[in-house]
Amino acid sequence: MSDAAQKAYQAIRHGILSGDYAPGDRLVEVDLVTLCGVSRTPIREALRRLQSEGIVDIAPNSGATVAAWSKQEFADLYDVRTRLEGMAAGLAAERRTEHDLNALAASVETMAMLAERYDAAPDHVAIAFANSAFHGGILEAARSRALSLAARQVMDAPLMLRTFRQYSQEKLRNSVSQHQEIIEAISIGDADWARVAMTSHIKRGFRALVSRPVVVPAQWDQSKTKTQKRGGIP
Amino acid sequence: MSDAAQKAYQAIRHGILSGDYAPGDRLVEVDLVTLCGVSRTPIREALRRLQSEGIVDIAPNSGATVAAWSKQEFADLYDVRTRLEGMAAGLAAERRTEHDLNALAASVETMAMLAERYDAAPDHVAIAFANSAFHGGILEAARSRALSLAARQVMDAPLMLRTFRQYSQEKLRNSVSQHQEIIEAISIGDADWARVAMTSHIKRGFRALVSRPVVVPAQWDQSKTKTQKRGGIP
DNA sequence: GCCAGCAACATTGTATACAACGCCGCCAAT
DNA sequence: ATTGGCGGCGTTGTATACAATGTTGCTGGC
Repeated sequence: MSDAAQKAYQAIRHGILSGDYAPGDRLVEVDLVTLCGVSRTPIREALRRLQSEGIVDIAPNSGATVAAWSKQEFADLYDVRTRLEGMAAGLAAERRTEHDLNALAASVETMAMLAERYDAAPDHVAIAFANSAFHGGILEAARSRALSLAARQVMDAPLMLRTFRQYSQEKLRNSVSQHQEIIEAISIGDADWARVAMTSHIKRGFRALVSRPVVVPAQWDQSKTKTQKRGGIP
Repeated sequence: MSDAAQKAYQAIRHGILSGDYAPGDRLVEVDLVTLCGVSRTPIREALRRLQSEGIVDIAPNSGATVAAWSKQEFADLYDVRTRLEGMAAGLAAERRTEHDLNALAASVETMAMLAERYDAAPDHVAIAFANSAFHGGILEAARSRALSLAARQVMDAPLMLRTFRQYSQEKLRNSVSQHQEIIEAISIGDADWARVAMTSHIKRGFRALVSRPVVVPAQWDQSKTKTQKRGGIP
């Protein structure tokens, strides 16, 4: 993607991940024009991409909305994610280059720093991005085109829950430590260790998600899903 | 996708799957206008979608080409595909409805008919489509949004090899029989059986692919990949 | 003769204008 | 009061014109 489309993609994605747009909200193309500063054409392209990443729903002739995943759908997603990222970690252990290892180390250090600063100045968005960088780095190190295509579809949707917003410093430190374990497994080329460490890491994340009933977002309650009006006279 | 975009998508996809466009060939947007009968806008949309399905490569500011998968990349793809479709079959066994079973049965019957007619009038394209319908039906019966998103990225690329073109009637019949086994497992709700039957089915397909060295397509030989000229004066 | 720089062109990327679609609310007929 | 059709409007879908980009082949200096 190039320039304007990229700009639109990032702006919309940021708007959703930061919570400016809530699940179910309509994403009207002309409104996004003012938000992104580009015309409708690249915005449409960005929306299609976000759709394929599970962050946006598009209904033909009816427009885009922020995707609303049910609890069950999220559970299924984590199942898929566990397998795919487990595979990725295993492959990465066999195929990674020095360059990959450096990139992974960098993302973990960033996250460690953010974790230490957490009580003073928590930056949830930066944490989410560093986390994305780590998981994306594993995927890249795996050097499998198919795996990249498939995994990308399930890696971003969980970010919509803004999990990190409810993390404690301790949980963050744990997460960093798990990342370090995975990197170590990959760096010594132990595919099996890498796979199970990653699997465990993701399962932990999911568990943290569902074991906090107070945080269960509104959109998980399907009955309350707001059906927004559109068109007509105000 | 709607109307024109859909039309463009199908036309381009058909052009690639039928062999009119070979891996590595450039897909110039204005040329596709005459092929599809729609303007560039929906064509661009179709190309992006085909990219996400692994059938087309898009380089920014440089255009689209028919994707060329290396032997290794294909092996990786089948690995991913095996896991995802295995999962899908397992889930389908637990979640399928009567309607799903009917649709699956229909696709298998179509394929069986095509297999019987094979020696008289082999219709490779129809076979490929019936096969796609079967695998897509399993995915739908699994009712997992994430699985659908992820699996769709790896299901179509193998069609580019036009495997069925080299199938014998016997192999086709075998394939049909495997499909029937999978349906039976799903219909009685045996998730484990469904999973392993599907896994085995796909692995067989891959084996059939790589054990025929004579068929190894030109694009697997990376050194020979033609770098087409573009622009300039003829 | 060879390489760097330049200019023209093919092609993609973006903006915008126009067409098509579907929803909503009103109104009339039952 | 309910329901069916109808018109208007918001929004998406498509076409096309224009801008930007990169590649190609030429040209001039060394």
